[in-house]
Amino acid sequence: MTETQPHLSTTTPQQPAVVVPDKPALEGLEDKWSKQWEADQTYAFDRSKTRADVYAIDTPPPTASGTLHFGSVCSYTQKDLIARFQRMRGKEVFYPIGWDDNGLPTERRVQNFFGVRCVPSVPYDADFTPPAKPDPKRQVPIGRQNFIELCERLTAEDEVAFEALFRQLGLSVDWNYLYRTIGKDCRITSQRMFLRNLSRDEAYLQESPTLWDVTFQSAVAQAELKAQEYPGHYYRVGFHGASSGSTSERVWIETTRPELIPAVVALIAHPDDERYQPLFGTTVTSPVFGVEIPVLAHPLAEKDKGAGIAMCCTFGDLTDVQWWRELQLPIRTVIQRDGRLQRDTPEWITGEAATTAYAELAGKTTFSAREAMAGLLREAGDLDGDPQPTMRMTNFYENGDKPLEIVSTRQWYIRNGGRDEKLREALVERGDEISWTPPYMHHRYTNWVEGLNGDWLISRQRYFGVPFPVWYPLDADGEPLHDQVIPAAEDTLPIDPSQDVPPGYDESQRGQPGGFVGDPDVMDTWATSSLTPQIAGGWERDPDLWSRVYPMDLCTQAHDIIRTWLFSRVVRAHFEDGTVPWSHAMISGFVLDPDRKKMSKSRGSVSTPAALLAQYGTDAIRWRAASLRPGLDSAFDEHPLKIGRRLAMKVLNASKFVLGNVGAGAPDPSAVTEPVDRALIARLGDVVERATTAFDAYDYTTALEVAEKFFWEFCDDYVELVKERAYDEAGGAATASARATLGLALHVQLRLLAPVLPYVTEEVWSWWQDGSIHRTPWPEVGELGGVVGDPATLDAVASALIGIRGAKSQAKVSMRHELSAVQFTGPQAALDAVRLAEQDLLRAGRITAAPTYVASDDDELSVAATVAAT
RNA sequence: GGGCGCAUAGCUCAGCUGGUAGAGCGCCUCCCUUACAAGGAGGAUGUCAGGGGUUCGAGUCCCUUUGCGCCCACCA
Repeated sequence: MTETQPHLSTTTPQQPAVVVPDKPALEGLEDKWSKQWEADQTYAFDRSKTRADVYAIDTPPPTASGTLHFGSVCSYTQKDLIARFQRMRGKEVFYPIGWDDNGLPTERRVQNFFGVRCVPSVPYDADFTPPAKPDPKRQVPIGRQNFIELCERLTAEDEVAFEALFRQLGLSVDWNYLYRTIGKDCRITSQRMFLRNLSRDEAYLQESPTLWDVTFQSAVAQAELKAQEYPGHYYRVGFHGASSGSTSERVWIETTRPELIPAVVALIAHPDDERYQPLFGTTVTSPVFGVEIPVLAHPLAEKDKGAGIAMCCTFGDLTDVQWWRELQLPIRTVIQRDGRLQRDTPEWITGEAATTAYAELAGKTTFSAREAMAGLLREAGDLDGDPQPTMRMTNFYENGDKPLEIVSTRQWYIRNGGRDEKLREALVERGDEISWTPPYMHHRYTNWVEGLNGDWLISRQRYFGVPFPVWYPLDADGEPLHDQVIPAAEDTLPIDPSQDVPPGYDESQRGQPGGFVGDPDVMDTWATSSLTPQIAGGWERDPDLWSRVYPMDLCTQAHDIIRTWLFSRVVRAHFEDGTVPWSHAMISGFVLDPDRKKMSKSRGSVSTPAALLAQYGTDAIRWRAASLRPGLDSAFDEHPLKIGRRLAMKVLNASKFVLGNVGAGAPDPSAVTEPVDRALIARLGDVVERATTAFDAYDYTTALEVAEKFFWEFCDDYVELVKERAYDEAGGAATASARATLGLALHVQLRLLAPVLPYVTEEVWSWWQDGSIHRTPWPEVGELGGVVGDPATLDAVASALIGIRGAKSQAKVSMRHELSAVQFTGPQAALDAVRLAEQDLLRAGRITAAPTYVASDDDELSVAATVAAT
């Protein structure tokens, strides 16, 4: 259907022809417009703009190996609302995105998907093909290079699917800047920043007790811990008073981990604990093994916990680590990296009986060793009573299901204030420089930083990640000299120390005495993703781009990764640039299961985003996302998606009506002459102001609410009221006023809704305007041409119209039914307002006789009407 | 144990600097009106968690109790 604009006046600006479809539909809009936006490069970043004109956004790179759930969809949409608003406000928005594809999640997915596991000692097989049917019980061991190739292959496939989903979501990111955290640029950036940190002593290598996941056989950082309840038993165990040599004097302790008795280095009680004061400074011997250990005092021991005296083992928990460090105890390690007790009898366990006893534990898992140890204790008479069941809080790796062990290993750390009060304070202050939405999320940052108790452990004993760009010289015995790190030169990056050769050496010296060896570890994913501003912004790679986008404006993410992603980026920027990486942080909430539990994929109750997008359409999903306030968790509910869809549909239908049927005029304020029309435009001005203020304050929820409420009133009341006048070809200026108002109001409203509903607003825009609505300026009050009207007029007229409809509804007649008499009763001001719109009301209400007006003291206008006889 | 947040209509929530309680959904009734029946119109619905205080006036400010949630600490 094609219509040309009616000619309104000679001053009306020329407009393109209006082309409105007969039956507008949501289906197909996503496909149509995402292709168009790509073809037109609608969201491409114009890098000729300088920093002041740029609005730069740092977006979390999703793990492409994972499944995207509905909460992430909402969270990404919320960032996009801000991006679209800022773009329309005239900022050149720098909005890149990337995939976080290195690291453990990918490795795990590859293991399960292909049925393989990485065993570095297996040689490379160029012809390797993964098993046709992966058997999770019998994973095929493959070499590191084969494993990495499978990781590359699978992430590439996953990312294609992810990109399609993100494009369908209508995110206005610039896909030209897409990065992958395992990609070359990311590896260079990550290695370069590590080398900078190393050169400034912000990164260091240290052997120390480390939280260790026995399943993944890798170190784990403090930020990746989760505390969980874990069932166990209290074992009451007797230590023997050694000084007297008598077996009758025993010190009873309670422990949940008797298998660590071979690793015991001291018994510790509180200095004020009178029960144990006489023992301080004496020694006891451990049951079964007879190892002599001191009894010491330390304030961290609690009198009322267990027996009030604890055994300190290296290492059972973090308290042990502290005691070990502060009391300068020896290390007696028995737990190996695979979580089993070491096979060889430890050197401090001597004597035939002790050695024989230890053999019962050797090579066993902690669980089995615990059982065995309980048996040994019982035989020795050093176990008092039956073990008492208990639930204890234990640290787990956030992706693991076995309790973490503490193993002494050599690891790379980046200083984060956990061991340096000055640095900690400086980083807390960085948090103060950021403005937070919602503001209380600032506390989480501060609490986390203030509670740090160690530096940031960044090395992982894994394979698919960014390698450390360093080597170590080997001494004459072939042992690495870890204190003589050989760093790579920045201009040689990226490097893989297992393939590349350090300066001054050649490949033949690899692994040879007097030669060199590469660092075997990779960096944790966070060590790379903590550099997303640098990666996306072209730090040291594209200084011109960097100068235009950094420091960035906005960081957006959910509250769970304040302690990891947000904090780690602050650390990196603090060291390198002495600044915060962005000025504002907008923190989104979670979408929980309908029963308010954390959404879990395993439960299968969660509809996939792809299915929801297909069923309701992107705009409906986005509407839902826009109604969720920053920081607040919400329960998943499918119903609001229907409401969102209805709004999207309404935009299409109302626009079709206004543009196609009624024949809205050009958005020309000077043609708006009728009082009701002027009242509408005046109110619209208020709406524009409020929506803009809200959006400027990152309050997209209020911005939407304000615009949406106006839109429904516009449709239900204003359009209904004036459509007869607008139809009236003989109406002259009154008709022109209605048409101009409809056009102007639609022109503004589409733009107010554009950030939330990018597809329908773009569709409607294309019916009558040139170019993309998303590159059109955000509405301003100024463009309403200084139309002065009294919004109260609109309220009075609307309540008159609602009264008329109410009368018909009560009389149970159709809205088309005629009224033979109408009386308006109410305050004089309202009556005056209604009179101004009398002709509109008569026509809209199908009132056949002139109404009567009765002034009263009532607060509100009421309507009495007589239904015409049929 | 420390920190933060929440508690308003059956449900989900809005109520900014204190001035006689709001929206959407759901519910009830009606209407197939030529933009829209995956619509539209109309209607009912509340001791604002409990207790105290400040005030002419408190959902809003202060104190307190209770309940819920999140983050951190708690591993003998």
